[in-house]
Amino acid sequence: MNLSDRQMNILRYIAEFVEERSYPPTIRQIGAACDISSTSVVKYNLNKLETDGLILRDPEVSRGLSLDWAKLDAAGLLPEIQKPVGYAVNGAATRVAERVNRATERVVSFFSVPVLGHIAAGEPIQVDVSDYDSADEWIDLNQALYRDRDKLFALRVQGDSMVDASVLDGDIVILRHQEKAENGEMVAAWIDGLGETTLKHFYLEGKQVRLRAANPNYKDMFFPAAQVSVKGRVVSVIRQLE
Amino acid sequence: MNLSDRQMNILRYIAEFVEERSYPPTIRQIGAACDISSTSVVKYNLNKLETDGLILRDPEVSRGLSLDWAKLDAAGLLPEIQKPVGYAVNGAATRVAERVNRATERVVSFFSVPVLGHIAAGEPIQVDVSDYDSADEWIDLNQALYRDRDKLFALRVQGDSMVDASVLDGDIVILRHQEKAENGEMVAAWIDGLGETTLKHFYLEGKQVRLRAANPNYKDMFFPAAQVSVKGRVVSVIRQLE
DNA sequence: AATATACACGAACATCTGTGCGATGTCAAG
DNA sequence: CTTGACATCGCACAGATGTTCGTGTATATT
Repeated sequence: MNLSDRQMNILRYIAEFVEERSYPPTIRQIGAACDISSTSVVKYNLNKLETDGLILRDPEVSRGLSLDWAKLDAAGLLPEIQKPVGYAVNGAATRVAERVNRATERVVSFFSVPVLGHIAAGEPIQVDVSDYDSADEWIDLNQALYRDRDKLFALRVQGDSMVDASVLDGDIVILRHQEKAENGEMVAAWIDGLGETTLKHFYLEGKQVRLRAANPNYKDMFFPAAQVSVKGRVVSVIRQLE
Repeated sequence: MNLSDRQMNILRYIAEFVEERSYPPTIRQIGAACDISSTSVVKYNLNKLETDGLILRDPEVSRGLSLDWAKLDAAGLLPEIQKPVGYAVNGAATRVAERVNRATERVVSFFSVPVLGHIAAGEPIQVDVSDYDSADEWIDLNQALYRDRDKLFALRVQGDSMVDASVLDGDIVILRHQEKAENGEMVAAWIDGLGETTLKHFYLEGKQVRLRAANPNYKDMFFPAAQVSVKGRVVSVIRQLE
């Protein structure tokens, strides 16, 4: 898939148009905006984009096209075609420019993450990553904020066993499934010696693992590396109080 | 604003159509779906809906209509016209029904909350609620999860002064502006005696205020009621680690 | 030189689509 | 009963809209 400037422009224009008017542009509008005098050329390029899977088209239908955000994201094109303003955020992100009307509501692409269970002291995390279907609770996250979304899952925190990670009863922890951790990353780890799952910053120091709590008032813990098995990396914590 | 069954049906159909195909239906499609034989009747009813502000129309434009979700929400119509499945969540919420395809991405109505500043020990919260325009950072939240959205604002936590509330450096705290608190609510309060803003659970006990930290390992604090001024209620805490 | 391929142009065409208008039916107020 | 507002219907029309087709222009391949 190798997009010409024209095709990029078309994608950008469609995104902008839809954001602004909540319905797609016509072929002629696209042509006018992208300096294409002929409707057939627009169609030609739209066919390309559809073949590449980046857009969806309903043939013979006026304005019958839409962007496939998932594919665009997969192709790494999101930053290219998404407007810097009106960009969206689940947690936090800096909005660059001015905002005309703060009441303006928009629509944002979302994806879902399964809540695979809960996390509590004294229990291993019961994560069967293939067991996505059994989840009966889902968290919707903003697409723009998360990468490697296939590997994400969520756990609900039970009890006060994670206070030293500043994670409270009822909080939702978003994790990315991974078995190895870089130093400094906050991970969910099962500690064999303790019989506990814990959320800590991970540091491999020789054959020892140092686990540092997020709350600086708690002391570091040390375990033989063999006793610590990383279950995933903590990507986000969400606390909803009402 | 008093909607006929027909108009409700039209709204429902448009919502369903847009959700499914990401572009709006034509007048004739609406007619066919809602058992209206004449296009002009559809137009007649669309005019009604537009006058009520529930939809937006671009005259003379094919499929030139869109739903005004904010208005629909304000009119209490969201539950009526929104599909029960595919409803969205920022933080956490139980999804009732089955999910066809977990990779399905949808669009969700969002609203923005200004990040009015930061919260740190030793400083009052510099919240001028009318000062929304000066915010250069915004948090987008899921409409469905928050009520009284006009009064919401966000603060970024600076430093480790809120660890006893299980809130870390860099976290985003979503607050609802209010000056009075019910017992047990978690509030942001300025404590005159300490010269600090703090996040604590609030309890008015006689002429004293007891402030309880979210982390049970911290002791309660007591102040004369006159010294404690509530700035807002904590509605959500969001921590983004990558 | 001949051919193939990718990209672009413009005109013609058949639908699609929103709008306007006159006619009809309903129903409550006068 | 009459009137008028409201809701509906059918239809014709002008403009919009996607598609098709013949053509032209590079660039690479054979």
